[in-house]
Amino acid sequence: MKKKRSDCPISCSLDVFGDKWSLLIIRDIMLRGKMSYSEFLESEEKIATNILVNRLKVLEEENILSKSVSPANKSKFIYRLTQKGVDLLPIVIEIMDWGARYNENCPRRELGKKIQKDKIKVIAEYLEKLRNEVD
Amino acid sequence: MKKKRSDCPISCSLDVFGDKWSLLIIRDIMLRGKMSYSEFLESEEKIATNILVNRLKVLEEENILSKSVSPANKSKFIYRLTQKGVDLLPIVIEIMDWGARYNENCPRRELGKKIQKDKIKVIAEYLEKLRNEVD
DNA sequence: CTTTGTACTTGCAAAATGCAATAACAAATA
DNA sequence: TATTTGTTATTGCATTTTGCAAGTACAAAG
Repeated sequence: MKKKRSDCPISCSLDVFGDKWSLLIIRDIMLRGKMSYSEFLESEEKIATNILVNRLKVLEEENILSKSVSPANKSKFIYRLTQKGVDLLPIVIEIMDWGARYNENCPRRELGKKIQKDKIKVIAEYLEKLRNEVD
Repeated sequence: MKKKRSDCPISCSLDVFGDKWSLLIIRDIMLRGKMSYSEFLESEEKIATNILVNRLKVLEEENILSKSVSPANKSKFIYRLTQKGVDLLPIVIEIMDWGARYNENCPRRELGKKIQKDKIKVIAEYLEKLRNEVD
């Protein structure tokens, strides 16, 4: 872990995932059920391979993701959220809510509206889904 | 505004404030009542002047901050949150909550515990405080 | 024993950041 | 008027991070 800029909890958090890519990987695992390197590469934002490797490494070091060998394919790794990673869900949901509110052309506007109507329920639903997958 | 990587609301949001500094400026205004360039410079994370100028400019362009001349000092500018900026409060609170939960030595642990006990109330309190200041 | 899929590495150019010095300009002071 | 102070912003340059293209390593499948 690189040195912290301060002990402020917001600053500490941004030291870990304050970049343009980390939370997109989290999103892929959390909301889209992705689990592997190649699935992350497919996402529409087109992350570069060196950045992806680096972010997966940092997120694993920070104990936000766990990495294990796929039972189905021994040359494949599976990335899962730890509890610390699952706890990022409210942040991701709030960011999605804000983004949906202030962006036209958002393909997930329905989910955005659902969130605005009952955020706590949406979070609870995803948490339930994730509960069985946590490492 | 730079080009968006995708129409995903999370990606769009990160295009705007997905860096290590923007949300710290928002924090200073939102939670610490700071309003001016020199106050932002004083924060413990020690943002560089060129980064600060650039982030204030971007946040103003994105209509998250408004910039006006100080009535008390005509050579001073005052930065305030717009409604779009105030709407970032839940994100900031969730990030603070997560950061406080997973970091020792956090000087605002009391606030962290208060958030965990009654997040909605904390958000409502800050919203009330900010309501009168919005531009 | 060649092909495919998966994860990762390398090299290089471009962009962002960190740091130090300095400028522009209004207000306050001498 | 001249000088100093406070505030905001700019510039130059070194360092770091990112984007992009190509290539490597290695296990599984055919």
